[in-house]
Amino acid sequence: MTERERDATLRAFSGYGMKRAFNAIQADVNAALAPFDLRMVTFSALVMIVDNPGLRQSQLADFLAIEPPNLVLVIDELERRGLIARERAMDDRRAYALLVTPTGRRLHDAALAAVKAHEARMTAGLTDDEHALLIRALRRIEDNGGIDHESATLSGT
Amino acid sequence: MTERERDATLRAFSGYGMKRAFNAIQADVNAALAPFDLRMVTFSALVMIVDNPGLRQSQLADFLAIEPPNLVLVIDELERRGLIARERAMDDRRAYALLVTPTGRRLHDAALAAVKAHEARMTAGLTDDEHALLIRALRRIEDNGGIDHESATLSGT
DNA sequence: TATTGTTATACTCTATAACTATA
DNA sequence: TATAGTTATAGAGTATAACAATA
Repeated sequence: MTERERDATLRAFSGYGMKRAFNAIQADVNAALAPFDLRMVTFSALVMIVDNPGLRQSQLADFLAIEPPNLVLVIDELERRGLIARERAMDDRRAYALLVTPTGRRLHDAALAAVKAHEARMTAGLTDDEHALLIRALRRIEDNGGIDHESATLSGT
Repeated sequence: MTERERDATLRAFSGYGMKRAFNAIQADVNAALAPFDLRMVTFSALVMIVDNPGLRQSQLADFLAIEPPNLVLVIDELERRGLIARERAMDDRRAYALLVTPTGRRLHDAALAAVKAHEARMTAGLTDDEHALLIRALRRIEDNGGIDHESATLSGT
């Protein structure tokens, strides 16, 4: 008969497998982004700015789920390298509208292709349907977080 | 028509969804483990020791994918609380055999039940088949990591 | 000479409090 | 008074180098 894996109990929990899978993903994507001098967070910010011209830092911090003080350093780095520009918003002079530069867009296009290749590497062996289900399952878990299930049940009566 | 999500590009990458899902899981499991004064890593170590009596610290470090110096503090904490014991291995007096105490086993049983409830909460809305596929997909991604695909292809010719 | 566990330490990521300039 | 962005800082989590005891 087949031997039980020594971590079989923990393997039943999605958090255990997710931590290990995420470690593998992070190592691979950071290697894929190294030629562009990008990390996961700087890449994510660059993609969000390309897809949403004029985005505010506070909105970006919300989307990437990082604290505003930590985002400042990320934006500083992208701006210093001439990949994005901070432009004062016309309607609210406290805020910045974030915009990609031509240089930033070229780096974005190349890095996005590299990350797509990374995604294909990491999900090799999964069918398209299985990949789609994985993405949906992760989203479901994210949405299930932060819910007070007990009071939800009680108020739902 | 439906509006495109602002992070639609990033949502296509499993790493993006996984980071967000894992953040939700970590927050929920830490809340579930707080009554037992356990964290994710101390819980995982306790489960591994219960399931594998006599496990060595070096083996546990390999399984949990944490560096030996960092594991020392985890084991110190569990031992100080009387949940596990370090016993010198008879065949190798450099090594410790890790064993759970009766107190540790009782805490393990209660915490394991709490984490099972946490898993059910976080994966609510997924069918059993979808949950099983999620676990398998995460394992596949973990296994796809750390492989030099180019040389694998070349040596495979 | 190599390995187990340990100490010390550094580096990254993340979180919070307090400040500025605008609103 | 509240908000956008910033500064400074503290706390986790994670990584490496070097050591003592044993193999």
